[in-house]
Amino acid sequence: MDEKAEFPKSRAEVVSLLKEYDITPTHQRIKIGHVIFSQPQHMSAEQVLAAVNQSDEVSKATVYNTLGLFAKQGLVREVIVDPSKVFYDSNLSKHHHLYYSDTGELEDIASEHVKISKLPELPSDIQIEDVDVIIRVHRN
Amino acid sequence: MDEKAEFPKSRAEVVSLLKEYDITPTHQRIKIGHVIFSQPQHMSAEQVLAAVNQSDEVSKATVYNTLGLFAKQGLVREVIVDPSKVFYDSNLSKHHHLYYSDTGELEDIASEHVKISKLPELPSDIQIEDVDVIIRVHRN
DNA sequence: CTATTAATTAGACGAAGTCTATTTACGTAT
DNA sequence: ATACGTAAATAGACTTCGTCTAATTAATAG
Repeated sequence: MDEKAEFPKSRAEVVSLLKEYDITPTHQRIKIGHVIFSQPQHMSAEQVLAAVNQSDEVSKATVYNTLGLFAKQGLVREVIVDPSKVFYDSNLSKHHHLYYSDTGELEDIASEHVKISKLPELPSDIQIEDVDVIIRVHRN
Repeated sequence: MDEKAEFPKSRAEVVSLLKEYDITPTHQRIKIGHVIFSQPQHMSAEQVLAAVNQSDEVSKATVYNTLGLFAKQGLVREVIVDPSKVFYDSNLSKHHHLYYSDTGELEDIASEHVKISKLPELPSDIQIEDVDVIIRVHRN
């Protein structure tokens, strides 16, 4: 989680990234990985589907399954800020988000710019998955 | 926004709460207000629709319009934590959220239990609407 | 090669929310 | 009160995002 991953350009780099996260590298997964890991970015499943299908075809179900799997394995992060769709964030480093509610834009905020100095105590049978900080803004 | 509102039980109390927030108190809005302000709680639009329609009928469109209006006027807060639906939070005091990703439960965290000691500097033409802190957890 | 399991697929389906065109209620002036 | 103009509510079609199912294809182990 605190590992600084490279942004792989080549097919081989994507393959080894998948393997690192215990994901069997199939043709479709490599393709999807190649799209989202080409740079740190936020994409919705629909955007991934559209991007991937510019060349050959990957089914809708596979795109959704694959992004869900990537998220489960910690390879991407689901960002829930827009009520109408989930964003998948390929930036693996710890960070927070700035959301422009007027335009739907989503930006990263490096974690050193936000400091949470106090969190509530939780019962011991509860595991924290994530602490999301979302700064919702709009332009004047 | 920092006003500690009562949780109105009577129709008259709901009416004056609506007026305070510049909302024309119609029959349907009062009904919806009565449901969500009976106690501090999180409800989805569908839940509000179901609750309201146990007695007489309010249309789906009106429930969605009304909750949207309430949110716009600052009378309720939209909580976006579950990718499948928006929650409307009738707790008007400043607070954060604890979300159980396994069950979908949503709990309030009083703002004194979370301290954000640093926020990024933002361009002057940008207005902060809200800083949401969501602690995503699951049980063992 | 064969069996077993994992992954992919098309397309039907579902849920949440939006939109449109019409009707109803409401406020104000007469 | 009545008439007029605007705001609100309505039914139901529609859209979008996402899930599910049942069948096919690919991968892997023996």
